[in-house]
Amino acid sequence: MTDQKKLVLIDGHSILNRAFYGVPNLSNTQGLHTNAVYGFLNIMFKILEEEKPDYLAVAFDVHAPTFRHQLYEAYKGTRKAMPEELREQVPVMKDVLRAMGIVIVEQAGLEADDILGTLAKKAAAEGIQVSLVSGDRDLLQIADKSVKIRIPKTKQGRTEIEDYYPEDVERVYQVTPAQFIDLKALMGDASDNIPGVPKVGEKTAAELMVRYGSLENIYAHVDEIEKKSIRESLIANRDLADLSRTLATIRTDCGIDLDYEAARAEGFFTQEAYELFKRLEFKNMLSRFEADTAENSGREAVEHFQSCASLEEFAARAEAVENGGTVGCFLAVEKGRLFGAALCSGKETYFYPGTSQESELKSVIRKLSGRVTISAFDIKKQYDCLCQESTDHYFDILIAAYLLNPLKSDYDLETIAAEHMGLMIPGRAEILGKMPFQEAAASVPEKLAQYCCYGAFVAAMSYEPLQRKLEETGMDRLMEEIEMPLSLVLYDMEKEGVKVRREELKAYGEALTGRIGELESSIHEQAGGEPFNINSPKQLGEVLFEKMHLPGGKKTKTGYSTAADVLEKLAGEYPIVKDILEYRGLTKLKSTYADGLAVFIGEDDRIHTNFNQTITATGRISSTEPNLQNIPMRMELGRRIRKVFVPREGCELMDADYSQIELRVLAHMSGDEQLIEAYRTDQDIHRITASKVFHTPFDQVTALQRRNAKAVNFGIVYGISSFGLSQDLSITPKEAAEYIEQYFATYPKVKEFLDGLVSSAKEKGYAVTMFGRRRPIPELASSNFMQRSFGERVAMNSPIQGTAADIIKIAMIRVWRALREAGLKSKLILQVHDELVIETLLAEEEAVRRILSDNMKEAAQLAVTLEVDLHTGENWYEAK
DNA sequence: GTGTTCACG
DNA sequence: ACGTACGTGAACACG
Repeated sequence: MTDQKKLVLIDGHSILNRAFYGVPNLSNTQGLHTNAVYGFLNIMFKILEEEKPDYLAVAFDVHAPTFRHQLYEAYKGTRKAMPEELREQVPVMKDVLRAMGIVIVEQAGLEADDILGTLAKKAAAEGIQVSLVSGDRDLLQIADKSVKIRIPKTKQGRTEIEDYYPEDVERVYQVTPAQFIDLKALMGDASDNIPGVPKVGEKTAAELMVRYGSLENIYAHVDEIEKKSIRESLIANRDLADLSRTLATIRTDCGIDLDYEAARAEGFFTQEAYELFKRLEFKNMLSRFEADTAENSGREAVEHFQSCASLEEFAARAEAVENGGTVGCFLAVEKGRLFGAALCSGKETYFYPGTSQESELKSVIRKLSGRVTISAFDIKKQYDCLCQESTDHYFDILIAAYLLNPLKSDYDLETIAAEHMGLMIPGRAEILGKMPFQEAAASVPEKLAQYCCYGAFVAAMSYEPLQRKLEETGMDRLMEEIEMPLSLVLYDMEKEGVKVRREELKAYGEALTGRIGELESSIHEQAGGEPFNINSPKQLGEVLFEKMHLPGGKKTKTGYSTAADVLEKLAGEYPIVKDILEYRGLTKLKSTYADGLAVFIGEDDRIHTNFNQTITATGRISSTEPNLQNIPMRMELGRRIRKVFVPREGCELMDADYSQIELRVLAHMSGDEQLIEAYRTDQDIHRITASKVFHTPFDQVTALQRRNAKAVNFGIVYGISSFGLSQDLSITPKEAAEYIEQYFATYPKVKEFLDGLVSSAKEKGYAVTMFGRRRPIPELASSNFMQRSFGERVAMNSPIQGTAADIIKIAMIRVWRALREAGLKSKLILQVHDELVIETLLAEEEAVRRILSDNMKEAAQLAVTLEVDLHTGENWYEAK
């Protein structure tokens, strides 16, 4: 064992640049881009963990042009500009490093490469092991037996690091690190602004170097080079080669020194860095600070939580909360059972286990309702134990966090605590691991108590900041009047479920199996007899496009596209493709629907889906386990699955859906008289649009014209682009652009409105619905055309889709309340974005029809009426 | 875990 | 020059 010291040197700009392009689309709630800083830190932490170095320093270029820049600019004029999103992160990155006490080395007139080269050579000379981290292969010339070059690659979110010692450089490039300079000079490097010799690429450069060993020697023997074009280019560009060599050479004699004492790799997790990480919202990095920060004031209230010895004690504490106050409440509900309850008044947090006296515990909690405001996390899971009279004094911090930023994928307790309270707490995974509540209650009750208390504490303490932020963003009424009441409606719908005929579903699946088998053999036979997995896009692509040489080359990154739209073009000519499409359709029905749904049928013969209120970016509801919002409809065979969804005994299904709610919302929000008038006549909107757009009398509109008009109507709602429309209609983008132009000429205010949505969203950073729901659109600030265009389409679509979502949510709440207030037993059971399903008692049919239809139509007062199509039936197929 | 495909609105 | 329509969730293959 030696006590050889280790030094890690990081090429600041290069790694930041790598991280910027490797980490997509990350910004904090203030709209500051953070992806590069985040990616940099990830790479740095990974290396620190791997190497555990004694010293660490990061080198940056300074803005002043250096000698080599000037050389280059003389050659080509100007350097490539850094995107604004990256530029703004450079000072942030430096702040983070400073806050972590990491030495930044930079000096006017020196490039980072030269600093790194110099420091690495010096350290190596002093017997220090050096790891030089850069995204730039230029540094490979510095590689040495004690200088390892490390090049990180971000692949699909994971960071892999390639390490280069001299022998690795030789293996990969067939040249020594010293020869690497000449290699670079020959082949050039676009990313590093080294021109190289024209016509000499990676291959030629390597060959020449292997043969002659150096640039100088190549020119000494330039006449021997067989390839005429290469020989002439070399001769003609001798100056360029020399310039490139100068550009490619990293200096190792800059006379710059590293202060090793300051560069000690320790004490990174300072208070200051913690604050900065919080501001940047690097939540999963905050855990690194845990041991180091004793901050977190106010934690005592939860860390000294009390497990009550008796239910009486728990009840007494609950009763002591004064009227009109707020309590945080966390109920460990699982499979309809309560395993523990924690309450937090702000001053104290207390817990009582639920297993022994579950119902008594519930009644203690219920007594709080109406008397105090109950703040909870994911209240829908807790309604079992709460009074369901009204949601007026309930506040769900999960929903609030979602409204404030609907783009995030999860909103766990610890994230809300970090983001809205500036508090670090351990999460469920840390306290309970993967243990269910039931198991925790039995085996580690103190940990369950701890977790519940954290939950109650966060619910209590985040209430005020969340409520304040909702008021500041004008979403407090959306929260109180729509989302909170809706959470109770969704709870009730989930609890009710929908009845499914198990046997019929099974029979349906078995009917599919026979035909699937036939198709499978047929396809394999047509493909030459070799069996292969038709469901593997990879294998299928190889069989169709390589083995059978069907036309229609590559499309996806991983290989051939075998998507339906590609195959459909071939189906007419190749019977195998037709069979594949049928096979795909049938296996989809079988696995996702026939078999997939069966596992969710409960002992009550009903499916209880999960309606999620905090998933979508636009405000829609989503459905999972199983998804009942994508049951087949468009094709007859798939549609038949709906026959297994039935009402309970003595009931029928009543289904009502809005007629073109999004286009009606568009008509209202844009105020376009033509579009509004079109809806006043209450006729086929696509036909009217076709008539107006194509200047054709209403009753002479052709089927094609109507189809095109319909596609444009859809396109408008999605945030129209000529490219997208052309794809949909299989026409040229030019033709599509003409349709769009005609459409806007017909409905001029629609264009004004959509343009206004984009400019407003660009200015504000978010899109907003009629009811004040916001969706941030960070992509609008992107300098990348693709991302920005996406942002523009989102800016057009979100207010329309979101307003429609708001409206049906209002309808759901009103329908649900009206049923309850009328004392009816019929129940709302499903929502499919523009459609509601009620399991209706036969005796209540007329009353329910009235309630459903009226409340849906009157959910919002728009410039056009909201129309509803309503049907009843003995199953969902018939009712729709 | 990610990518592809396809079901719905 | 870029290369997509908007919003979801589930199954499957594959590394």
